[in-house]
Amino acid sequence: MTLETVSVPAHAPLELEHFLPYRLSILSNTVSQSIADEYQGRFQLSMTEWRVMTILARFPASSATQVVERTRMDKVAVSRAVARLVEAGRVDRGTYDGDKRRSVLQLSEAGWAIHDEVAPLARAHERELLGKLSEDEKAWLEKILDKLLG
Amino acid sequence: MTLETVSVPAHAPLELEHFLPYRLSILSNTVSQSIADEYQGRFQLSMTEWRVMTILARFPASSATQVVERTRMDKVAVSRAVARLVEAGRVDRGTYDGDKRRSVLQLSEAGWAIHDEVAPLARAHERELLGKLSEDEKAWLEKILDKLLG
DNA sequence: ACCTTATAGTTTCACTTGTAACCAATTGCA
DNA sequence: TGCAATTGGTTACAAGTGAAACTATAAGGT
Repeated sequence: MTLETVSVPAHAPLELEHFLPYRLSILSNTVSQSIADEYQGRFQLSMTEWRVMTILARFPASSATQVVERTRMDKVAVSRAVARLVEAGRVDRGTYDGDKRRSVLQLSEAGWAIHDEVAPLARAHERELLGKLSEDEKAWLEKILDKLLG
Repeated sequence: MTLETVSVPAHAPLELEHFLPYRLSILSNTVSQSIADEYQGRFQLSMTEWRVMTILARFPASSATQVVERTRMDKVAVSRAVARLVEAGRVDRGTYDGDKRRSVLQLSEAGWAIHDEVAPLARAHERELLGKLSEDEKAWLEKILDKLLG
């Protein structure tokens, strides 16, 4: 063994394509974007707005803060999304009796109409994605996500 | 059955917390952000820049286009990340002989130094995440991601 | 009651991002 | 050879984003 062969520490480059956080990021972006592409053009609806709408569909009369908690989105992002939705007549904003700071948000008639068109479309995308997996794999994925999101 | 109980189509709200695209998005953002938080403050390094660096570590002398292909990132994003990296003296940019449009990108000494600090840190995060899973689950996750990304 | 602190939500500002237009070098082919 | 189409990469502009400051209301303690 010669002296030169020793002592140069090898760099150990990350293999992005096998790096879990990276793969998750690619997958997530691809999936969310492909859904968003459908409703953005058709309904002038951003992903943030859509997420707010899904929360208001499930939990009607939520306050903005509750939407933030349930979407894990930024407070400012929610505020702006709500403003645009109200502006567009898709969400009605009221004030909570007993705390005038608090808003009471509801999907309007028009909001529900859009919701009822977009929701099946989103579900179809999910089904398509899950269609790539066997029953076993779907079950494992469920369990794995539960643990990771724990 | 009375007339009223018929014909009002129930809204079927998406349950975000069981909706795969949404869960992937939360997981991915949480994970990537927690890694990024560490190197952003410490090295003034954005996630895009870090991704470019990992590619240049694995495939030295790549062109910008090759980086784009390998990261699946946007062409403009890469261009800007590279510009900042060059500016900061972390990447050396040369020109390809035989096609003067094409760049030849390499980590500089300083770039390697940062790489060698950040890479283990990123790996540690990945290990921590995977630590939540059993051996079985890890194996399934691998396979599932292969299929979904395939 | 008074004053401090906390909470709901919005606005501002600086920065990032994506789309489209762009420039320059290269290729294809009439 | 000459000129349209392609490719590598950057720039410009508009839209989106987050951190911090701000307004208004409410709660808590003295």
